[in-house]
This record gives sequence, C-alpha cells and structure tokens, in this order.
Amino acid sequence: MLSKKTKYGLKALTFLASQKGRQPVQISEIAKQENISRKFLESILLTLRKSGILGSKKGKGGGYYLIKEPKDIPMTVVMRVLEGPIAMVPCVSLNFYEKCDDCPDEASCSVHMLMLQVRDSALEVYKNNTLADLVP
Amino acid sequence: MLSKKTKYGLKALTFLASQKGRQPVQISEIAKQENISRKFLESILLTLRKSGILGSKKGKGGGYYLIKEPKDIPMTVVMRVLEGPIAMVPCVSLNFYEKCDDCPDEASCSVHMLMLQVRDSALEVYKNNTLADLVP
DNA sequence: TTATTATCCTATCGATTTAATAGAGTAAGC
DNA sequence: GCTTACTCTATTAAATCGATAGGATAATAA
Repeated sequence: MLSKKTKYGLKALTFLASQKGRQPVQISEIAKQENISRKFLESILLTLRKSGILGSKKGKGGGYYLIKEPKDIPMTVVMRVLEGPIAMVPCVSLNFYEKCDDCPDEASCSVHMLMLQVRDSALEVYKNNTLADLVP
Repeated sequence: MLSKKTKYGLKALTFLASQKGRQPVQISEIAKQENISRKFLESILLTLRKSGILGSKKGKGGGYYLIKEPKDIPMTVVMRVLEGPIAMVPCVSLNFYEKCDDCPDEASCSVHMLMLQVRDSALEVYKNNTLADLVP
C-alpha cells in the first residue's frame, strides 16, 4: 500500500510542476489546493528538499520550488525518496539490498524469483515516467 | 513491502507444490523446512484453506495439501488472498476499489495515473506465473 | 534595526497494523 | 477411547503511520 506521505508528495510535486513559472510556492498554498494537512506536508517537502528534488526560500515570498525541470525528474528517484525501496523484499532491492536471514539460498527461493519480476516491472514504469508525465 | 504472512505463505505453497505426491503435510514439517514460526504458519495455512487453495485433513496422517495442480493456481489468486489488493492505492484496485476522499477528480489525478500503470505491470507478472513456476 | 513572514527541526501522540504466542476446542484415525 | 493434528479465538509486544505542537532560524521589508 502506498503511504500517504508518498501520495501527498506526488501530488505536491505535480502541483509545483504545473505552475507557470518556477517561483516559490508556500506550503499552505499547496496544502490547501491538494487537500493535505499543512504540518504533515511540511515534513514531506522537507525530505524532498534534503534529497535535492526541491529548493526552498525562507521569509516573505518564500516557499518551495522545483530545482530541475519536471521532464528531468524520473519517477525512480521520486519514489525512492518518498516510499523507499521499489522492491517488495530487501533481497531483490537494487538500492537497499539486504539478505534474508531465514532464507538459506537466494537463487532457489521462490519468493525471490517472483519478486524480482515484480520489481523489474515496477522499475520499468518508473523509468518511463518523469514528473512531467504526471501533469494532466 | 511484502508482509511476512505473504512471504511465508508463498514459501509454504511452493513447498507443498514441490512434494512428490499430494499427500497431506503437517504444519510442523513445513514450518521446520522453511524456517517459519509454527503457530504463525498455522494461521496462514488456515486462510489459504478458507480461500479454497489448500485442503486439510485432521488427525493422524493429517496436514495440508494443494487442492489443484500448481500449474492451475495463478499468482493473482494467491497474492490477493495473502497480501490483499495488488494495487497500491484503492482507487486503482480492480477487486478492492474505493474512492479517495481527498481527491476531487480521479481522471486528472497524477497519483491515480501513475499507480494504474504500476498495477497493470504487477498484474502482468502475476498473470504470467502460476505456483508451478515458483518451484525451482 | 526591528517586525514580519515562512521554512526548519525536534518531539510527541494516538491509532492501526504486524508478527508472534497461548490455549482450549474439534474431528479423524487406529 | 486415546492420540494426533488441525481449528479457532484472544492476547500481546513492537513497529509504523499519520498527524500535531511549538520553538528555532533565516530572509525580506519597513
């Protein structure tokens, strides 16, 4: 299940991408337009900034803005920042790999085999979409 | 993230599918072979039985067994029973659809659009795999 | 310099879910 | 009728999630 954090983050990013210019937009403005709890959104935008997707400006006229053009922001990056690993099990994760402690042999593990395919198919989708593709 | 319930369930099913005959196998036997908590596995096998994937026999010589041939058990069915919806958001779920209360228009929702693709790609994988494909 | 604005950051909290465990009940076989 | 092994309900500890509160910090404008 997609977390609300990811859902809200995607909506916020799409909103920013749909803006005319690249002027900073206030948290409150985004929260209002997208029906998101202001405070919760605040923490989400913060992680997006720390990961280098968003920039921010303090004080009057401040807010958040996209650092790059939407078409240059692949969904793989966004999803990993917001939701974490794309893989459903750590043992098939490219960026967050971890060995299963209960599984003696990865190569002959049925779960591993199946989840590898699922990961690849999801990855394919995220690779083929940039933030620009999410703007209606 | 895949729940342990699903992971253990898949391992148990694969184990049953790899058996020579279709004789009942005891919970303890499966738990031991696959490194799963016996009691936890018990509840998982119970839901698999209730959903019509497994059969069971009580008393001496009892245990769990596959009702159908592994090749006739699609992963779509197994995953929905164990993990629930294949979709990551209820608003793109085929079998567990629910409207988002925060989203005014589904058709123009970026999350909806993206998650539809992810659901389709995952579905494709599950459709192309039966339990037989999971046996090494 | 001071007031205002808006992000930054940490801490907390309630609710839900997850993984695991315990124990009494029930049915099948010998 | 005794043993075996599934059936079912209930409980629990831990983790995660979504949300909220409040003060710190920095930028702008007067």
